[in-house]
Amino acid sequence: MVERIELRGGGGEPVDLARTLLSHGVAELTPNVVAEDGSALETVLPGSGQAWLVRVVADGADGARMEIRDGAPAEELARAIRHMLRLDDDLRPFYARAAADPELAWVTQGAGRMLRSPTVFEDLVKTICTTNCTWAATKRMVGALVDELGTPAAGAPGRRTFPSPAAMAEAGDDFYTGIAKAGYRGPYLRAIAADVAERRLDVEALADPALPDAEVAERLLALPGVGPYACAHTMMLLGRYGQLVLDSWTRPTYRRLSGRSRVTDKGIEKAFRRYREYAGLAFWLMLTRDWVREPART
DNA sequence: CGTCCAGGTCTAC
DNA sequence: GGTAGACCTGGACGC
Repeated sequence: MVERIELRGGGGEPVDLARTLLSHGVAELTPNVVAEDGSALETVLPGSGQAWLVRVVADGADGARMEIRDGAPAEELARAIRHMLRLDDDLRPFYARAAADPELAWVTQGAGRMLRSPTVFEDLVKTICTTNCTWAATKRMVGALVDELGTPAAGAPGRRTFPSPAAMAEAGDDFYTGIAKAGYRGPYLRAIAADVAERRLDVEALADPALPDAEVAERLLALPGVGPYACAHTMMLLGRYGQLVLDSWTRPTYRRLSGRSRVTDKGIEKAFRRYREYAGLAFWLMLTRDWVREPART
């Protein structure tokens, strides 16, 4: 079964599928599988009480087609894919500012949509799994969460969803220590999962646009395992771009690109202050411009 | 072998 | 409020 997805932003602005699928590292963690050139995404999503393998493939300049198994809840899955691609966001205010910046004018062709997970919970857990470890360790931890605790997709052996909070809450030390090898993060992850499963904690509420950024940041920082880096990263995936993600990759990468030998965090923040609520997005895009090959200019 | 550190965070000063 | 030291893990290094 095939469903067409119109690639237009909330304000009718263009959407670059490859730039979206390759927008950040967490986007390519399981259950997502992203084609190397960003032309396709495969993932496993819950729908009507089951799990489904979903494939999204570029189809023309401003569209994509969603391929799903016959009998799958097409409307529900398409809604989830649009949410992941952040098609409801209106990036025109950001593009208006970027257009005036020679360094960033290129983004107005459809960059700037950070692929998000179906749930805030998933983005939060994945972000915690990126802290203080190598990328190989992040992939191992998230891979174990999906392979061991996710819901199997109908008719797609070996493919599973990202686990529910309840499934993560019920997993024992043997899983977190022995299989995921999450180390000291294990108790953090299980505590957050248990609080969400028991409804003591509502992380999905952080997506509510009515909440001020400061309030969201405060709630995130209160979670175990979430410090300044994880907070800024999660907020970027929440579409709150005011903070810069400053870590051991972004700092040296910015230093290299800017050509300045010594740059402080405050200095970087100052350089992007004119982007105000989009400062973090502008910073991230500048650092990741070469993640996608640019189309030949005519 | 030990030491360092990777897209940090927590606790205790 | 700012800073040191510990922390799971595993791969890259130096000795």
